[in-house]
Amino acid sequence: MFEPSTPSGKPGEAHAHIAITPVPTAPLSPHTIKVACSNCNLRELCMPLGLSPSELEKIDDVVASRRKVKRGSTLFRNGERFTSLYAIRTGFFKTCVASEDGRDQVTGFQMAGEVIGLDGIVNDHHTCDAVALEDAEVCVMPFERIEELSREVNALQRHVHKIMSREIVRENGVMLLLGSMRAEERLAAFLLNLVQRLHARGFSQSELVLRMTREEIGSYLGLKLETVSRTFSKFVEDGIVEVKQRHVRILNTDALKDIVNPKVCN
Amino acid sequence: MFEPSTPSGKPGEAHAHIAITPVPTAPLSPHTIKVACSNCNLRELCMPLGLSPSELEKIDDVVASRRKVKRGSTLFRNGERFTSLYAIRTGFFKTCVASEDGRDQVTGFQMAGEVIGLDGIVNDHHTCDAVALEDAEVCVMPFERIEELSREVNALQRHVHKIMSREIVRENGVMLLLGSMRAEERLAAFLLNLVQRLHARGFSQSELVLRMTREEIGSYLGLKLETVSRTFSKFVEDGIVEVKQRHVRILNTDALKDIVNPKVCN
DNA sequence: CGCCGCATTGACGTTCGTCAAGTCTAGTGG
DNA sequence: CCACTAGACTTGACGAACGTCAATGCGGCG
Repeated sequence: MFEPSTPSGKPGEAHAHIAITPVPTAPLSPHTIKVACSNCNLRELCMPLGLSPSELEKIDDVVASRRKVKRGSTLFRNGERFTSLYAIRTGFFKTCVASEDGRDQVTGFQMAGEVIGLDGIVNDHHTCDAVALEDAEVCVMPFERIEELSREVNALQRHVHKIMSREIVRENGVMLLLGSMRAEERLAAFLLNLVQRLHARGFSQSELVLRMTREEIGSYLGLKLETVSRTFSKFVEDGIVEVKQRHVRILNTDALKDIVNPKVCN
Repeated sequence: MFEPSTPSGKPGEAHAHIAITPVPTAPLSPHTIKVACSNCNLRELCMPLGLSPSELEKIDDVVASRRKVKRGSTLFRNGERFTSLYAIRTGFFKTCVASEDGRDQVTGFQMAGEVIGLDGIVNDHHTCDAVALEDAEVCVMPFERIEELSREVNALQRHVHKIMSREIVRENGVMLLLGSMRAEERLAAFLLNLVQRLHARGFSQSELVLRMTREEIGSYLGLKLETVSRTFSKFVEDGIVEVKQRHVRILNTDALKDIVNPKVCN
């Protein structure tokens, strides 16, 4: 489909790191650098394909700046005013919502090339938190500019619609998972989804490093951290995966798929 | 906020019916009639507010036709080609996704003024079924036209974005519910949500008729139908609601709210 | 009037949550 | 370089919540 430029090459020794080694030069303005999409290697992921050169030039204006987010800190928070969407350049995020009485729920994990902040459009305020699970950098795309440009560039308009629709469909899938699957099925589906997205970014099909804790996985999957841990152990016993803390190697992808979608017979 | 024109009036005797009595005249073309938004009483719900007269005129072109959907039949199905969004005029729908092995999950219940079909945009094909739970009528809005018009009418563009964002936020809420709430909390949240949306359409704050079976409620809430039934019975015992089959009267809204969001102290 | 789908209720089983103890690892500072 | 510590993870025992299975009741529609 498309050629990954940065990663790939030597899997095994180098684990699936999304983070690019941080540039040591200190930015003058706090966390903002000026750049362009047209020669960004993630363009295929966050921007529409098949643009004409003139359109490509316009598209560059979508990104107002970049912003670095340190591990553990938030890109935006529930209640904050919504101004921009963010395309992830490097790093890994979680988004989570909270109920009034303090419970919270991880609603997604996002990686390079994915866009976050869509929740803020309805009410001009964000309704969830976006937290960096490792040092990250995002492209800040003021939504006003996106709307403006997508009136001129049809492909961009279409693209924005698709991104939002994709998020809706993804959440439908999570609802299916939360509503009707058992612990093993949930974790299997989770691993397959993660590794598939990483693979699309040039990483291994069988090896991954979890950027989140068991508790965060559990929150996403509607399970307690102990259940996540036990289920990992079960998979290890069954020879389906190897797990060493956050390093996971999938030994039998078919078995995982079979857990998610049990075939009754044939 | 806005004046409901059709319902309201005499609650109690007339239960919360969304359906308008069907027009007896048989349509010539199968289920399609030609109409305009500009004088539709649901405009405030599915269209942007504060349009200029000239914009209003343009907006009328968004709706290509209307379509009647009989109770139990589908408006669209998983796998079908996506062409249009649908604004519900009358009736009540459920949307549901299915996993390959046959399990299915209700992802939402939609009523008059709400828009369905957003899932189809990403892949040009629908990824869920939309089933009418009572005889219904929808406005067919070809997505190409929507995109075209929203390039000209900024308010429409913004509106489309908001509708999609709203759906994302709604699903975030459902994920919180499915991931972290217990049966009573889920059902309480469900009832409050339904009655609130009905109230916004001019119906009673305390009385409603469920258009769906216990099984469908259960699917939506990630519970089995027996659990839904038992939880209803529990609420009745506690004097929080009256239930007679699908007729529900809420006796103590605060108690329901308290179940959803337990206050520890003060 | 009788049938069928939907709903209720009870008894029992399974899965997952809770609580608690103990282990491992990465990061820190001496 | 190593010991120490805090946070993350694992594992076990037990219990609660919900699912499963089955019997029965009810109401709407033909």
